[in-house]
Amino acid sequence: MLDKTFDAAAAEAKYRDEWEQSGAFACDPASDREPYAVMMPPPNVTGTLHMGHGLTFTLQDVLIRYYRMRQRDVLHQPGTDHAGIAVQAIIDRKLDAEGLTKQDVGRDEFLRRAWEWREESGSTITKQLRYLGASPDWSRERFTMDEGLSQAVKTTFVQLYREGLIYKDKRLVNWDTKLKTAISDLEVEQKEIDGHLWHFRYPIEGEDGRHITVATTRPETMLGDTGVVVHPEDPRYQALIGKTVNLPLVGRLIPIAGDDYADPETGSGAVKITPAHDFNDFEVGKRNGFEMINIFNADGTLNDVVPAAYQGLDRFEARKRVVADLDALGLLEKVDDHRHMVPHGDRSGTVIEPSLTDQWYANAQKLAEPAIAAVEDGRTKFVPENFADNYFHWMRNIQPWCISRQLWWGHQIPAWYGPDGIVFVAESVEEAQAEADAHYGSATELTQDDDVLDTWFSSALWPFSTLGWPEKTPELAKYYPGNVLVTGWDIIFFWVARMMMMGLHFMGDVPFRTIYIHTLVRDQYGQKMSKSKGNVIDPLDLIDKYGADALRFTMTALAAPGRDIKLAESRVEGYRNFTTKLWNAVRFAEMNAASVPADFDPAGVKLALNAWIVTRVNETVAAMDQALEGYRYDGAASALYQFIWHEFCDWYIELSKPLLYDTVNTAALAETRATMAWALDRLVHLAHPIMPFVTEALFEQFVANAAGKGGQRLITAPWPDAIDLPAETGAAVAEIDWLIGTISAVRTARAELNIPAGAKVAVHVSGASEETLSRVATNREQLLKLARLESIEPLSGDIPKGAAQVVVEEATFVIPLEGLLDISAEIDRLNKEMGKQDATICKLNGMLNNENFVARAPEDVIAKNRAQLAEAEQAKVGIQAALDRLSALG
RNA sequence: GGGCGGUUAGCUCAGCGGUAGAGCACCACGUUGACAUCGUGGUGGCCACUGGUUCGAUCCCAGUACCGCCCA
Repeated sequence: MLDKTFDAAAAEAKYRDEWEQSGAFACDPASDREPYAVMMPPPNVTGTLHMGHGLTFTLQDVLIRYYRMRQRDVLHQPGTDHAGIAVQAIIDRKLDAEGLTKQDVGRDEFLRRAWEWREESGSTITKQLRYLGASPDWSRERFTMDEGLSQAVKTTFVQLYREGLIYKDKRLVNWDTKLKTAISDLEVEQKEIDGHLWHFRYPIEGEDGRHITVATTRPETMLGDTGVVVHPEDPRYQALIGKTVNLPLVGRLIPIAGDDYADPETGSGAVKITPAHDFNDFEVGKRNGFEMINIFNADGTLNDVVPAAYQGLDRFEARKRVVADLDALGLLEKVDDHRHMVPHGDRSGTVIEPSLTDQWYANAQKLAEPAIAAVEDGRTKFVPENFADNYFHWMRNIQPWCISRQLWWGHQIPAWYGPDGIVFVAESVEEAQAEADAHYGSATELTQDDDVLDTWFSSALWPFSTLGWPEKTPELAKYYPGNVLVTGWDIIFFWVARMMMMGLHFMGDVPFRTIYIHTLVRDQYGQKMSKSKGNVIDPLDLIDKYGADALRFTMTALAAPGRDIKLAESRVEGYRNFTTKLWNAVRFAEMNAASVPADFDPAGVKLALNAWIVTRVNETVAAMDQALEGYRYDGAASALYQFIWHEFCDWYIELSKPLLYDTVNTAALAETRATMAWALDRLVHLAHPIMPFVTEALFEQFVANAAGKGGQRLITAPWPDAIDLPAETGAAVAEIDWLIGTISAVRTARAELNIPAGAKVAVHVSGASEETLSRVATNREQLLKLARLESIEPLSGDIPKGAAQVVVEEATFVIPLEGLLDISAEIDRLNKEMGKQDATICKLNGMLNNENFVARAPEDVIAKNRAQLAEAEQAKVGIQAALDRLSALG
């Protein structure tokens, strides 16, 4: 006997191990089944499960489990990325705690410690994914710094270098002074800051007392100024073009040039130019041939090209000093408050310093061309489609991708330098050495480039590097391209775009056919979850409290395309209740000995109720298939919820009770036990992709045996197919729809007339057709039980006075109340009914009397409206008759 | 400033040409032989606004207002 409620924690612990150990998660490259492949976006190895993971991995696992049940050869490829900056920061902190720096211990020891950390702590997130019920092929778990994936990085780097698509260049990069590395544009966050606009007077050389006023938000950069520009047509300054400024504090003579970049409307109209420390100034400087002077060290302190008084100062300290010193010289004209955007490192949070350094770049523009074309011609489709526009917009305006990082943890760049700085790029030091020796004509010592590659470089190879590339493996042949990538819009550029580029370049085909983009999980008020706001909901807490199935159902139900998900805990609670409901439905079946005989044919059931539920199962299968094939997770969840709760539990179980409790009519009893067990078997199959734990537990503890499938596991069981039903089923469905409508109508009348819930009333049927009388007879027990009736008989004689009258189609159900009837309440109730019918009739008449409507609307719409009108008019006649009888009474 | 999206019941959201839907919340009644993590019934909407297309618009088109997000 099933327990009274579902013990989620116990089932989760049991099945997540049993499934994995049974091999259910594993793909089978040798099978001839059609593959279904999904590459898991590798979580950061330092990560812990947050709600975004909860969403994305639930959605992936729903698809994975669905297609696994459809008997596809499923590969959900798991793994983690090495998170260069994050791991480096962790090891740095640990060293710091020991009073050491990485320079003290050296690169080898640093890497040893990083690997040690990864062995000890790197599996936190993958353990947590198991708690969520994710079912990837863990036996194929990969890490971006595995040997194989590292080889893939070397191979791609060398090939791209030889093709001229990777090159070294000196450009401005976003320099993180805290992490002391370059970062990509995407890792920079623009934040609006309340700052100031300082106006400085720069003396004109050789013209005593004349000066030009420039405005800046960053005074300290003036130490690196190498020019001033004004708009060429600005009458205030035209005469100054070609003259020279004597840069205060520094004493450098710098030119004044005319350039459109200066906006006469902004500030003073004259702009100081620091080409080595500002992206705009860099372009202006290049156009005007200004010098590029780097004034910062890697940590953001001033270097030794600035006057001695400022050397070694931190950039913010330097700002104060420069302002004070200029003020002291009488060169500070004014200071305005100024709100402006300041770039910050998304990892370090520190202000980014644009800096002129040597870095490696990938020619993203060239790589993007085939990636744009692949989405244009539909080889890869975005769902929802409009995300393709974001993708195009970004790809068409793509900048060179800075791929080098000044870190130790990561893939060290496979480039070696000779003593004269000549670079040899090769997959191994031996190969590079051979090239170098040939070049120099003698054995020459080489040093490898210190830098490593951006973590996203290796992640970009994930769809094929995880399958064994550059080897030509069977996995690669079978699972590339993948069917779908499921991910959030926030990494379309970081990752999706780059996988598209690399996949097309190295594999000659897109990495996946469909990109399903989901949104972000926010709190119930629509606020982004953040530690500082204190509104973070931990998915593991929710799993503890409500079970993984409830969390998964919530994520699935809320995953409507294109909308952010606002998560309220009450939703999770509601879906926990749903798992309990399902549990108890099976428990009811068990108590009533539901069981499918070997020769049971669901298409051959005799009782209308059983034919009805078979039909509804069929329809639910179709609804689920349609929803899941179209990535309408919300549709799949609501079809399931509606069916299980409001059809199977509310009606099928309730209507089945008289049949199950009647031990005389053994044929009906047997058929109902069989159909109930059959339907529950279908139903746990349908629910499994979304709610794997409760369904597997129910299957093992009751349903499998009841359905003659003992010993099988649901996770790998075949997904239900729709079955062909005979034509008579339509009549059975109409009968049960009528039965439900009649019971509901009586219940409504009872409630509105305040007939006590416990009171059983006698009912007489008046004006009923033969069909209705027959339906009443067939379903007598159901009507008595669910409408709480004492009896139901055809009316003999006149309708008694003081009776409530419930009109259903042509028939009136009369409830004699012998003076207990609140006549005015009954009149109100009937008038309300009448009002509804009148409104319908009025609206339908309006349409049907409109010549244009009748002439132009489709036939089926007209026919439907006519039928509805006839129905409403019939009901109105019944209601009017009932009202007449009551007013005769009054 | 450029681009994208949204505005439907108190809240969160489906619907996207043919009489307005769900879940939650709320109100009333109720322990009826699965379930109080429950049952029954009910209240609640000029589908943001203004025009247009159409026999018919929450749905399509144009504009307005407000709210998000991304990029400068």
